[in-house]
Order: sequence, then C-alpha cells, then structure tokens
Amino acid sequence: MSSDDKQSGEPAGGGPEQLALIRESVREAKVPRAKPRTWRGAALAGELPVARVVVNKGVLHLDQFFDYAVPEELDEAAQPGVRVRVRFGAGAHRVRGGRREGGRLIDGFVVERRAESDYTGPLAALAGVVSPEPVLGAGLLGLARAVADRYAGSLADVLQLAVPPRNARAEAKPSPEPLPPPAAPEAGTWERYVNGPAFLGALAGGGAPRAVWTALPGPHWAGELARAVAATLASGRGALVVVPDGRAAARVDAALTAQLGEGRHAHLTAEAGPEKRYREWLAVRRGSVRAVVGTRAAMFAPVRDLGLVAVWDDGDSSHSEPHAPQPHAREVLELRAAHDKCAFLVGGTGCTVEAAQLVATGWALPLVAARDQVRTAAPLVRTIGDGDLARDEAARAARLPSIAWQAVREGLRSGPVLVQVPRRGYVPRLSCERCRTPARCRHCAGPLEAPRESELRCGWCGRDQPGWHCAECGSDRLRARIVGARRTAEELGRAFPAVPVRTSGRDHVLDSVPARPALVVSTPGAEPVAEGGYAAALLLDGWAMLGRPDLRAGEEALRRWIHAASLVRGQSEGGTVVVVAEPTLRPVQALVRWDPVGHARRELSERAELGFPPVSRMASVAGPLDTVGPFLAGADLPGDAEVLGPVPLAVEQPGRGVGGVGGAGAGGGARARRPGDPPVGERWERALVRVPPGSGAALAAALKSARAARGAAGAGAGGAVPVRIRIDPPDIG
DNA sequence: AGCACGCCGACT
DNA sequence: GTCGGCGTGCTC
Repeated sequence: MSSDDKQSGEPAGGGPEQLALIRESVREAKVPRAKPRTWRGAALAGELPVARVVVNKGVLHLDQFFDYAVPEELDEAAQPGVRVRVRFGAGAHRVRGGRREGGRLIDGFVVERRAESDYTGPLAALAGVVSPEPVLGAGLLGLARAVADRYAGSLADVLQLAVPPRNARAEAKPSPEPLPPPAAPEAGTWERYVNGPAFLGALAGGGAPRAVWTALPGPHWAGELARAVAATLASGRGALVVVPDGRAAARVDAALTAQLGEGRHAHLTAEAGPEKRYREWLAVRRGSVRAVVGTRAAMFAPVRDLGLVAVWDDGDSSHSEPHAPQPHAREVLELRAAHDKCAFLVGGTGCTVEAAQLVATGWALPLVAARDQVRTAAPLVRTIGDGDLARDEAARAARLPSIAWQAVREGLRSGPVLVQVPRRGYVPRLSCERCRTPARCRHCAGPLEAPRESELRCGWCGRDQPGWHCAECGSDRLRARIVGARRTAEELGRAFPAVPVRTSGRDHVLDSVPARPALVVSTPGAEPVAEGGYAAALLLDGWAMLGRPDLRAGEEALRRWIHAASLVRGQSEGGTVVVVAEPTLRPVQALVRWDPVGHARRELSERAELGFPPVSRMASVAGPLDTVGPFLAGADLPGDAEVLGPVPLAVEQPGRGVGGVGGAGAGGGARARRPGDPPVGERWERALVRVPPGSGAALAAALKSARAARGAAGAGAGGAVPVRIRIDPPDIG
C-alpha cells in the first residue's frame, strides 16, 4: 500500500474509535482507483497495515487468526507478539448515529504484520496496543500451536497457560544485563552414572542428547540437575527444568545458586506473587536470564536458544495441567526438544512407563548407575505379607508384626524414622476377611467404605450398612487393612514415648527434619527430607495403593515407595525399609530389588500387548447420554481407530469424582470437583478412542475438527453438543 | 460466550 | 401492522 492511500479519504481526527467508521476493507482499498477510498476518519499504517491477531478467548471453538487494520498511530507499537485489544463479536462494524455498537473489547496477541488480508469482508481496526512488550514470540507461538494440536485444544487455551497475565509494574522495570556463559562444570556426582560425564560433556559441547535418567536415591539429584543446567549454559544456550512442586523447585533453586551464583536463573512457581512471577518471566523472555526452574507452568517459559529441557519426577500427577487442554509437562518438553532440537532429560528416582517407552523406541538413551552403585545407595527393603501377619499372632493384636517394630526401634537409635501412611480421607476398598469378596452395598452393589471404624457406608448411594455380612460366605468380619494405618502410627508414637512424633501431610507439609531420632509420620508425597537421611522407613499404605482398580496402581505404588525409600540412608549405612505388602506382587519385588526401570519395562510390554497407553494413544470423549455416539460417528476418525463404548458414567456423588473425565490423580477416594467433570446430577457417558502408535496426531486432529464442525466446545452453548475431549486420560480403570 | 438477525404469535 | 419470542450462526 502506498503512502498516498492513507492520506486519502476523509481527514483523520481523534483516536482509534474514529476508525469505527470503516466502510471498506484494507484489501479493497488496495484496488487501484482514481480516488481510492479507505478509512473514513483515520489513516492506516503505511507499511503492513494488517495485523493478524489471535484472540485470547478460549471458550470459542474458533481456532483461527483474525485480521485487523492497523491505524497509523498504532503502527509502531503493534509489532508481532504484543498484546492488543480488539473489537470482537457480531456487529463490530455496525455504526449507528456516529457511534460504534456491538463488538466487545477483548484481548489478543499480534501474530504477524501483513501487507494484506485474505479476509473478504471489511476489517475492523485494532482498538489499542496494551503494551509494546512482545510477549508472544515466534517460538512460543509455534510451541503453543503444537501443544494445541497434540491435545485437540485451541491455541487460545494454550496461550492462557503459556503467557502470564500482564503486570505493568513488572514490565516497567528493566531486566538485568545478561551474564556471559559460565565455565563448564565438573561432573561431580554424575560420575556415579555410567554415561553421566558423557551426558554433561555433550551438553557443554553444544550437543542435544536425550536421556531417561534413573536417579540414585539420596539428596544429590538437585545438584545433578544444576550441573546439567550449568553445562548447557556453558555451551552458550539456555536451559529449563520443570519440577512437580514448590519444595522441589526450592531445592533445585538452591543447587543452581550454589552452582552458578546469584542472578543466573529464574524461579517460576505459583508461590511468588503475580508481579514477581511476571518479572522473572520477562527476564527470561528478554534474554536476561538463560536458565529457568519452575513448576508445570514453566514448561512454556520462553527461554532463548534453548539447549536443554528437563523434567524431574515425571510420574507426579502435578505435571498434568488441570486446565484445558490439560497438557503434561513431559509431553510438552518432548515437543520442545523435538522442535528446538535441544537436549532432553527426564529424571526421577522412579521410572514411568512413558519414560521407559522413550528408551524402548530409541528416542532417548538410559542414564543409569551401575548395579553396585545402586546397591550401596539404596536401603535394604523387607516385606511383610499376609503370611507373615498370619503367622505372627502377637503382631496381629498389635496390628504390626515384630519385624516392623524391630526396624523402627533400631532405626530410632541412630536417627529419624519415616512412617508413610495413606492420605487422610483415603477410602479403602473393603472386603470379607475370610473369603476376600469385595464388600458391596445390598441396595445398589456399590463399594462399601468405612469413614470411621464401626461405621459402614456405601460409596455410591451413601446408605448405611448395619449388620453387614458377606454374601458369599456369611462371615461378618471385614478386612479393614488400611483403616488402622493412621492409628498404627499413633500407637507407634505411644510405644516410644521418649521420641518426638512429627507429622507431614497435605495441609501441613514439613520441608525437612533434623538428624535426631524422631518418628515422622507422612502421607505419600509430603515426606520431609531428613538431614543425613532417615535411619529407617515403614511403608504402611501398600494395600491402599495396590488395591485400586487402576491401570497405573502398581506403577504409582512403586513410585511412592521409591520416593519415600530414597530419603532413607543407603544399605551401607544401615538404612532399612519395611513395606507392608505382599512380596509376590510385581511392584513390591521391584522395590526390594530397587529396579524401577525393569518394572516400567515390564509394564510397558504388557500394555503394548493389551493395547493400552502409552503404547496406544487414547482419547476420552464424554458428554450427555446419547451424544457421544453420534459425535464419534460424525468424526472422521483415522481408519485404525477403535472406539470403546460409550458407557454411562456413574452418577456424580457430592464430593466424589467421576472416573475418566476430570484429571483425577492416583489418590483415589473423595476429591473436589474440577474443570472437566460433568455437571452434577446430569447423566453422562464416555467413550474411549484408541489408536496404534503413529496415529495419535491424526486422532487429535479428527476429534478437534469434529468438535469445531459441531459447534462451540464448552457446555451451555446454544444447541451445540458439549462433548469433552481429553487426550491421554490419566485414569482409565 | 455474546450478540444480532430472523422468522413466527399476541398486542396497539 | 409492529413488538418481541428465542432458535441459528457469526465473530476479522
């Protein structure tokens, strides 16, 4: 467009609102005419007068860009990546009585400046530029696009997760000057791993190794992550570490400060206030800081020249984003590694089936310690199964066999002892003590629960069950394996009156305990670190974990045990772990042998045989009764897709989740409602769609376009089917 | 989601 | 004849 064009038309006057008086599109204005008509009331940007905008409105099923005209006065500020305000909605052009009506002001980002639009209608003008800070760079946009595609979600949804809300005060402050790359670090404790030094060397040399790292138990993992970051920085590239929670972030943060000094890395967690968080994020975006540690939202951090992405403890359910489209940190970092051709590290003391698959397919290499290193670093693990309990009459009365008492007593001589108990509110599945038939409600056949001892209630219909007796064998005794675990911990405390008892749980998480003898009672995931390591640990939640009818029950139990047992001193220092679980079970054996990788590999091959994820890609599609079938019938699913169901979902009980729709973790039992759950009281159904490896992208694309064709995605849209699509549903029983 | 347009029944 | 019901469909 020539500069003459913008001078034509009526004289410019007033602000952007005047631009409401649009009569013709920019494109039409480009058509050569004797006297080209353009905007009536204001001039356009001379160069690239069209701004392609992504509107920041996730609930729209629209997953597309919109073109807006750039008024001359916004020309300079409306650069690609900046936040803008635009009029959006029916009637955005309508002008009545000299004033614009319709079209609400909403936020968006400029994606591109163009010479012309391919939209045939008249363009509305940008209403304003929020700030000149280009927060959405090409790299972040590409990543968001890839994540949206992978999860059959919209770009706008992903951007909501990826770009933090603006804070003017943080934006006004200049970021610090970037520091020159540090020197490459020594291998340090990476020496303990077969390929550890080589991995660090590759990072420092600018390479892009991909590894599944099975960390040795003990406290060194944070320092090892810091060294990996330092090695990457030494190559002149940036690095990103995603951890499950604030405690882990603080540990890596401290290790990074120790390794690199102050000012080299940003710390992105929700715990910091919005201003601090945005300031840190901006420092990363501006290239002032090259390294990041943070919780899952940091997976999108716009690190410059990304050289390494790392995720710690990828089995932790916190890595799964609860907001649409519910991306998982490991998967997002995989996308980043593939796209940016950077190094990738997934690490943990355990090993997820997904990580094992990365090795099995050859995408990543294993980063493990030699067997003798493992034996030294890991504690001695002993099991207590049913047989032991039955044989040990005295122990039955005391609820705990003598092996356990012994381990605790001996441990307390030299340090703190950890007792892992099931989470409060965990409702175990009850069964007949004699024949082990699951205890079911006599009215609706739902599972029975014992919220308190001597109280029995149906988990589905909530009816009390006085005078229960087993329908199979007539016994009136229930097997309440777990109900007493917390009480057992209390009894332990009474048995050792001289020893302090500390507790750590969801509402009150202890970070660490001193090296003195103490009983530390904790729920899984909340275990404090003990200075010098625990002398012993007692894992009491075995049955609670393994009794769940969940595909990941075994994997999750092992992960939690290994996590707790990793805080115990190594065998060489007398560290002992006692787990109350049947020694014949696979996860129990894996714990005894300290072989999380072997366990993950076996799980993987079993799931491959059964066609379960992650070998197959699955999606769950949920909606009101009789909507899911038609929806899938209308979807152009890949030829190799297999539809399972739909089956009706259980009626929502107050305070209980419905499996498979929301992102329930492996905790089980009661939980709060969360986005993605069906509305209370409405009957819903769910289908699972399964495709073989390689068809995942096609499946996501098909579901996405089916939903787009069907109308708005969310609930309540007029007439549209509110189906909910979830790629990689976490809890498929 | 909003919001406007559109094509049908009770009102001045 | 016109006001307005909310059933569809579009939003640069």
